[in-house]
Amino acid sequence: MTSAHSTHRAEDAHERLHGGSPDAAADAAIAALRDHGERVTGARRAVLETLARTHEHVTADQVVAMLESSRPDVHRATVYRTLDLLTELGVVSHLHASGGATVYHLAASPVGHEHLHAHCRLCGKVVVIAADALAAASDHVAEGTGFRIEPAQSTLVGVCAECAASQQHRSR
Amino acid sequence: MTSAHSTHRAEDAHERLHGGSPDAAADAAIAALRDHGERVTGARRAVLETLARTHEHVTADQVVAMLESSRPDVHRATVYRTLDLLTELGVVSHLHASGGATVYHLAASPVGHEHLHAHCRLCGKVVVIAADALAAASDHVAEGTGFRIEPAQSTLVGVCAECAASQQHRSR
DNA sequence: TTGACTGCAAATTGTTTGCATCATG
DNA sequence: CATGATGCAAACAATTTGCAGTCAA
Repeated sequence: MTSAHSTHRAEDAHERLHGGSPDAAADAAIAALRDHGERVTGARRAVLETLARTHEHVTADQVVAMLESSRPDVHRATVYRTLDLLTELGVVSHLHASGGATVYHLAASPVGHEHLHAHCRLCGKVVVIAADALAAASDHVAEGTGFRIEPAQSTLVGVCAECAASQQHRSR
Repeated sequence: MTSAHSTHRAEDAHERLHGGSPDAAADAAIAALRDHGERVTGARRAVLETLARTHEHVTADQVVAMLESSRPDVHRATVYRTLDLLTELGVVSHLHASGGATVYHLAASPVGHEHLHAHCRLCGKVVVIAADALAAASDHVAEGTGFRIEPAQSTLVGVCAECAASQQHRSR
């Protein structure tokens, strides 16, 4: 078992939301790597741990920045390659934010607490939604077309509560 | 009323799927422009007509290319700006394809025949799904969080029937 | 040992922006 | 006529790729 003495920050809320410790999440992802016959390298472990510890959605460059202190040697290109691989394995999910940058995050916590995102078309804000919101739609589509929707990988688009209320278009 | 003598190609199937003539679709979009107090310019009309006539998902550059013959003067930058504006108005929807390029398309036909997309995480294929597949989920989320999901703007991610069947991972 | 992975730096490619000019409302 | 839209070209930024050296299995 992994030690439980992690250095807690002020992100208990998120921790609770995701329902697992960073270490456990990273371990699960690493196991996935092994399962798929991929090598478990220091760089990959580092990227994975960074994602596991981050309760936000981060860009590739942000991952590089966060790794700057502990692993200055992990190169930008490697982070992109790793993120790409992890996405293919389904361990990581990404979405394209407003600013043109791609943000990544673990698709699910070890406990299987998946979530999906809703992206406000007007203000760019990203809202987290329980994955089961798409459960019904997922089944429906699977039966009709054979396409297997993965809620944790999907990003819904629309207008958030605030923007809908204030109709604050003019934001271009 | 607009004339109904459009020059049909070999895309009747798509025409049927979308449920309207290109002209009508473009007209509806132009009306939307006026409604929002935006100017109706030649360039905007051209971009809109291109989208209306195209039953595929096109990148900004492809729009420029398609305009090359009829409107060589419409500049790349203008196409981007127009696409951006139309997206804000909700008339156009975009999704980020595998190759890193953004593909655009009209969000709905004049008749209101909306559709949404499912993007295969493995082969990159885009499948069209009826918008009502998300109706239930949309309502559910709206009640819970106030976020108004717009199916026509959303892109679901998952694995298509073929990829799921052949488990043809190794595509990196 | 061996081939996959990584670091590096340069190359791509998609998208944006400042500005002078032109056309819409 | 005034303001917002356009064309142009240069600037940007995110992501990728070829290679040679290194490390996991």
